Amino acid sequence: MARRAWGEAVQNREEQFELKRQAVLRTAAVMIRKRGFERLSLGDIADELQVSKPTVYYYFRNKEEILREILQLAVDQFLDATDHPEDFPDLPQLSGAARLERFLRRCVRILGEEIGSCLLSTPREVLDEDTRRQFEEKGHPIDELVEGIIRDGARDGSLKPCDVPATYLMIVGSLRFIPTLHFDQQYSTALLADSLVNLLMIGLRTPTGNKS
Amino acid sequence: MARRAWGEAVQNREEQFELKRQAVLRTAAVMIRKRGFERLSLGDIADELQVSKPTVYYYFRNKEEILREILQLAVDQFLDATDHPEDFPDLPQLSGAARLERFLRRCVRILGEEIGSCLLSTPREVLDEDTRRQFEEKGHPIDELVEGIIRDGARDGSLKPCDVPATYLMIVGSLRFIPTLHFDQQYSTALLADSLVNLLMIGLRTPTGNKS
Amino acid sequence: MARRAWGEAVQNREEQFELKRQAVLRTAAVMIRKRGFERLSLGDIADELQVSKPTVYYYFRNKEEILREILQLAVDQFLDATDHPEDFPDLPQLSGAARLERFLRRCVRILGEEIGSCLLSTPREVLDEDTRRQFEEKGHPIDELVEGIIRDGARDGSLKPCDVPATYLMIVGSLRFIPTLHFDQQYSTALLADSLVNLLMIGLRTPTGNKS
Amino acid sequence: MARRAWGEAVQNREEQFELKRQAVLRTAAVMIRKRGFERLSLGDIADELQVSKPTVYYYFRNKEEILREILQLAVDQFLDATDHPEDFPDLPQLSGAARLERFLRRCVRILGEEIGSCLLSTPREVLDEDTRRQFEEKGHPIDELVEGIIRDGARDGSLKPCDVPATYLMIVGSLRFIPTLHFDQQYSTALLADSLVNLLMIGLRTPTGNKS
DNA sequence: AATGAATGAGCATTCATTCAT
DNA sequence: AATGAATGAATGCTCATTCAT
Repeated sequence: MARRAWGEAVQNREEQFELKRQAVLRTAAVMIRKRGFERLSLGDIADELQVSKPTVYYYFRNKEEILREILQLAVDQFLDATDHPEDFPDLPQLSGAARLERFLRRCVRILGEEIGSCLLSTPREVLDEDTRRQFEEKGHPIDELVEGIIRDGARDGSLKPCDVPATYLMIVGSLRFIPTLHFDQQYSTALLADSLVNLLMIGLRTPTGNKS
Repeated sequence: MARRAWGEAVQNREEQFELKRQAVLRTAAVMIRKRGFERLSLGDIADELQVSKPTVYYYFRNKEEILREILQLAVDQFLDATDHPEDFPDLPQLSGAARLERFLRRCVRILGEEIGSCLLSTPREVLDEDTRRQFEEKGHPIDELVEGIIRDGARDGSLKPCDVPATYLMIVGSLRFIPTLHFDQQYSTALLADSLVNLLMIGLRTPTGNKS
Repeated sequence: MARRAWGEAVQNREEQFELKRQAVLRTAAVMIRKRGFERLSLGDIADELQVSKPTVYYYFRNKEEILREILQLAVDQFLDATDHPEDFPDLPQLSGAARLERFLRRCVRILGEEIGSCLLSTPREVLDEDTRRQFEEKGHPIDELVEGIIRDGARDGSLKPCDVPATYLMIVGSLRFIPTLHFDQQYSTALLADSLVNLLMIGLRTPTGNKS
Repeated sequence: MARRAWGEAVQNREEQFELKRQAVLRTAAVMIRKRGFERLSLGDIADELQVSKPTVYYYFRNKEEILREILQLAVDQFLDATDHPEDFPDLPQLSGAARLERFLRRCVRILGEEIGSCLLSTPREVLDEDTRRQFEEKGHPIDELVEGIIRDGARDGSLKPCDVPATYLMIVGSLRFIPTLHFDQQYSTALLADSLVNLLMIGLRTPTGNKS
């Protein structure tokens, strides 16, 4: 590492650049959560940050790039095994059920953060052709991860057999309102995670409820 | 009923008017499903129907009216006890579990129809003040219905106790991709309904899976 | 004259046609007075008459024709020597002053009638090229009449000498709000005519007022 | 004052901004004079200025704002006692007659300027609710000023008694074609002012003319 | 004689984006 | 590094007008 004048006290250009970039992403993420993807306008981001519109363009090529990077950040965080390893799901030694529960808890946690709140909420129709393909060619790593988990769970007997793609999308859907519940209705992520795990892993019906 | 020349073979003006109106609604609903609410443009609807933009305005006062009618149609269909009574959920004599299952099956069925596919996908921010209030003053009848069902189920012992608002939103979320699964991935509504009921009522974990 | 079945009791086709035409013109004139020329919409006329828009087109080629005819009717009435001869101004045997007074009283009277209220209120910019030229080639008969009157008055010593075109337009301008005063503020045409004649013929200043 | 590079020779940004804003207002005012208020289209303004439509929106929030500012500028100029004090009418020490004459001369002068030509020509229906109320709550200061003048003149004996509201509207009307006379027919404002004062203060009829 | 249906042209407005500075 | 200025493209909507019936 090169020594720096003033040590760590003063940010250098690259650091400032990166911080400003992140400020844009954070602001955009908050507005997406609050008003939805299509309602996001570059002008509003600029206003919120108190800079001009072209300034945003200094840091990002276009609106798409902002969206893409937010998604990428969220996905990267999800896939980063060193981030909150206690709910990192991609561990072969765990049963499918255990991994699925980790997936759910990890999602709830990340969806309760600013950038992360966009993790799953993005309608893919929003992205333009190229971006979408980029995400889908890789098969959206999370898709494959979870579908693998469900399959493994069926194989190892910890999960019931089910139609994998359909079940996967139902699970993803059930996460839709987590950001709303957390940010707008003040639910703690802990409570939300427990509720969700109960709902999806154990179901709602009581043994008695079976008969009716 | 007055007899008509040509019997039923030829549509009269009112019928044609109504059919064209419905064609607009259907086209709009399909575009909403495919591209999202905000991406819906009157020009695109007109193009798709191969008419001019003002023609659409001949049948609807404005864009809002189209959205409102689609939503109203979907909600009305849902609430119409005579439509597919076998999955109508608002029957007090049934247990909460049975009613919840009916709710799920009914939603899946309706979300698999053209207009109905918009039943739950509408971000309420899309509607203007008046329309939104109109929907929310009634408390969005479906919200109240389902929250009531969950509460009743807990009371009658057929459903596990749970946080009602959070669970409700998770259930609604889980329906999010039903239209996609049905229309784009060709799932039958029967299969989807079964999968969903299994997932939400019985859960995914096997008894064995518990231990891990 | 051909004898008619049913005598005069029943209107024949031509009479009905003409009556309906006049109803359109009257309705249009009222709306022009109330909302101004440019705000006049064929749809509103049709609504007011409780007929459809194309029906209006059955009686008039286009919007221009309606405007043109209203103006023509008003001008014709003004120029018709048999209509209220007591204020008909185009009588060579009268002094210029007398004729000018008649002009003012006649204008006030006509501007207090439904069709006539449009006599002078029409901004000529409203008419399209052709119509305007048609009106202006003839030099707008009223223009010429009044300018002649003012000139004659100067010659015969009954009116002060003045710049004729400018004075003419100031006089015409002073009539601008007569319809408003009559219809909206309930002034009688008699009072308005007296006020106007006093103002324009005698002026506002008192002999005393001269000194200040 | 800070000194500027290049002195006064080169406009800085704020000056250019303000000049462009005024160019829009001036262009709009000219088009209003020539074609009337309702015919004013933002596209035409843009074309005339050889810029694009959104550019106009860079300088004004919307069409209303343009209209409002034109009116406000004209009214403000009229009410500014330091602007051409020789015809400023609101001076209590003057007789009503003197003040009325000043009012007329001031109007003629202002109506002969580009922006000022809209001073009295505005149909108030053009403005939206808020703007209109803003203008009318203050009672349209000019209305009140002139009505007060006429009343004062009657009281101090310099003006003949008359119906104030009617006379006021006739006076305002008589100003209607001043812009036309000045801009299209090349009348000097001096001549127009004299003609108008003669007409309204002294009247047209000669003493001789009385008898006829 | 009258109308339902349809449309071309136009308008106010917004937004992502670019360019010169 | 940042911004003022500018714009192309699109959007919702209105209106005069036409055509087939």
